Amino acid sequence: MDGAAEPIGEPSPSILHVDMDAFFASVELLSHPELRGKPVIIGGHSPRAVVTSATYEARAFGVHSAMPVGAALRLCPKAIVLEPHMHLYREASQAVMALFREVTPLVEPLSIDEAFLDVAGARRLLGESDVIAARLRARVFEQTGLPCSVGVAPTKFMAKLASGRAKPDGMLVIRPSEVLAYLHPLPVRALWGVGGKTAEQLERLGLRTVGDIADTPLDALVRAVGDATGTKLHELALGIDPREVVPVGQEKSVGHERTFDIDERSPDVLRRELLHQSTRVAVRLRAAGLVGRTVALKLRYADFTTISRSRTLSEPTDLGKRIFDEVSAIYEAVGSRGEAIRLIGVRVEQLSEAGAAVHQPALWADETVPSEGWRDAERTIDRVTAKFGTDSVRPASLVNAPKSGETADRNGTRR
DNA sequence: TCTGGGGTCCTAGGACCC
DNA sequence: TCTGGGGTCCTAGGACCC
Repeated sequence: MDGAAEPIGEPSPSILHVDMDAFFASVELLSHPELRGKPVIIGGHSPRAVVTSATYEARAFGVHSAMPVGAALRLCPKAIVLEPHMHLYREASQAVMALFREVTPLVEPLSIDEAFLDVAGARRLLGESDVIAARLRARVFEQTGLPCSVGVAPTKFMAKLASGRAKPDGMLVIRPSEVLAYLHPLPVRALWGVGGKTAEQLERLGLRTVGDIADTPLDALVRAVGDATGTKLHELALGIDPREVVPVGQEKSVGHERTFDIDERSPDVLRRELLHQSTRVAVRLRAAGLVGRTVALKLRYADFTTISRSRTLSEPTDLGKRIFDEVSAIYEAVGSRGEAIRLIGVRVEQLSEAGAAVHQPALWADETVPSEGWRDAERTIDRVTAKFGTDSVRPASLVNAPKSGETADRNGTRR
């Protein structure tokens, strides 16, 4: 800490949280200027679609993210519904993150549309953090046409809180001396990690505000909500948040899932979906240079009950064939044939960097593990997807694959 | 027009080892 | 010889976030 070096008063807070306003909707408005000022919802037209973003004009009617599109349209019948274009949002995201990195290399993306910046070092060159924040907001808008809000505070949590309060298209600075006065009147839901369930539990203890949490002994909190959550909440409520801004870490898992428009009962369709998802997961793993050791299947039934089953492999993999074999074996073992399935998904966990391990002879000496023929086939998939995008790979591209039980020889043909 | 899709983190129990 | 305790890995479920 170099607070002592500050000329007068308290040190200026050094953490910025930048949050794009109604991000997906704002990106769409760039190509649909005629819709500016109107209620616009991003959400898709399938019967089970939910709202992923909404303009403030739509929010004025009570529309918010995660709400079913149907419900949103009941609140705001005049809303214009646009299908999401994820590739556009990813591009816009990369553009704004690049602008953040012009300020400092200490940029930690939190999701596609928000990031933390630590400007402690940048202050020497660029001025006080509120000046940096104001300039950054202007620059983002100039360069991309997208509005954002910025919170400036001494900790990550307070910076995030501040950006939320600054929305839309604003900024808010919370100085160290102001933290507790700002924090304590807020409802417990304002704390990071407190959702509906935890709020209910806290309510039962008579805890309604962040100040109430700060006044509660730690052991009482831990008894109510568990060790980790209790400790975390107590600290946050006291304005303590030692987490540093860390530029990008290693991903922990890669997965795909799909909710069917109509619950699906056909094992053939479900297996085909698993093949498609396994292929896409593998493509993403290889593109990132990663391998995974645990394969998980997720199923959600018609009544919304959800189960997951996972298996850990003896060796990590980045092959769609291997992932598919494993996940379909899990699917068989669950034995939910003929039951109505609402959602099915594949996830690969325990990721590590792909090294020589994948090519070790021990791997494909074992007949249950894919041969070099498969690796060739999947290299072709990589070339296609690099050119035409991951959606270009349909299950058909692997449908002539040997069924599990059969093995492929080095050319990938059946024996 | 009931409840998406991408994730992270935590808890708890059991297996297994020393 | 009826029974301990610590550590790690694996699995399932659930809360939470954007």
